[in-house]
Amino acid sequence: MNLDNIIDNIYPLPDRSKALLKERIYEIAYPKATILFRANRIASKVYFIKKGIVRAYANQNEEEITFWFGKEGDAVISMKNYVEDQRGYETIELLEPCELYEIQTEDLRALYKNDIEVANWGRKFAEQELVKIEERFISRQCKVAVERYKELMNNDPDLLKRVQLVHIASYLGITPVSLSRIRAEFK
Amino acid sequence: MNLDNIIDNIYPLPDRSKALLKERIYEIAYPKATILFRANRIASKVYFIKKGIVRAYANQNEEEITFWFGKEGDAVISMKNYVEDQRGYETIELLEPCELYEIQTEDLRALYKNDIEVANWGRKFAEQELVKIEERFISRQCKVAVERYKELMNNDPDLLKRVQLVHIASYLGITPVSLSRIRAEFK
DNA sequence: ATAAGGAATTATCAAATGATAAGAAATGTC
DNA sequence: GACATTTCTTATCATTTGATAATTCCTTAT
Repeated sequence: MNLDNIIDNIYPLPDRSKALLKERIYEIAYPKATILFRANRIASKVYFIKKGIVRAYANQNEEEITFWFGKEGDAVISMKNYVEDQRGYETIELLEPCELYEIQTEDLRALYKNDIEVANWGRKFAEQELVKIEERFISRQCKVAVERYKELMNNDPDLLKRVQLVHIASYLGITPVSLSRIRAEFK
Repeated sequence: MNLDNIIDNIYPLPDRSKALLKERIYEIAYPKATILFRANRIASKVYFIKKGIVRAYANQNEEEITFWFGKEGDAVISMKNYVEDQRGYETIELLEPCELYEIQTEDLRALYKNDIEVANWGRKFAEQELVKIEERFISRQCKVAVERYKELMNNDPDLLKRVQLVHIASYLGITPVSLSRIRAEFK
């Protein structure tokens, strides 16, 4: 996923503002299983995924609960870090070797302060992430695991192929055994 | 909850920008049971709660699933509306007679375009809402109903007193009967 | 090609939750 | 204050889900 597309999909920037932003963004590649963010640590970077797939999980009672998958075009970010300079609860792990776009949070903040276009880009960025998580939240709250599995099958069949069943099960809030039972019904 | 506090808690604005914003905000009161937003409708307003308590619910299989409570100081907003001009999935109902601060989405957007301070205020607003919903999401994903009930007891005991058990149960994702059983254990 | 290790499925049983209904408590109304 | 209505609790039973373990399937390395 191309950097210009990622930026423009959030909010189309005039050339000058876009140049300011792109000046601060670097490309970087990491191998599978790299940890991008670690729970309870301060991090100061924001990533966008050019290529690859990642998962975010939280530790709860000795268990890893997966609550998000990111793939091409998605932003990888520890919100508590980014927004409040506080320690995040999530660990983010690469499930495949990944190519990423990286920017320092402080660079982003400096741009927000000085360029109204970038400030509005940052606003749209937060707003879009907000809508995304709200949709996941509603789905989590209103639908049972089977329904959410079907939803995933429709919206992102690719993901089901690229990600291990344990993680999908955790994401759906059920055990891998339960997910297997659900799958067995659709044959 | 005072309007100045609400605004400043999001992001302290210089006087001039703050005046621009406040110029567009009106106070209004509604009786209990008023519907502020209706699912699948376009709305074009944003509210902040001065006094009172509200709930947001989505309709799922003939059932109302409560997924949010708002009280003094909280923003009442249909995100899909506000962000994307799309129909929201939520209905928002006043559980008490409420006093509200109201602003038109289009007025807010005009300010974002023209004032970098207000643009950054809007960014912080979205970011803070994002962190709030992320916390609820993680709690929903990682904790079972009992734990989340305890969490609610600690963080917002007031809410438990002001809101009916059916709604709390729905919010926790269990039946009222189940919630009663949970309550009975803490006596 | 085959062996070894990891991942997914299936089976069995125990535990937790839901549905339904009936009773107790609280709230509102006249 | 007493009745009616709503809300909450308790009880019983059926269903669903989880835990554990055994088996099958798939991937990878040599």
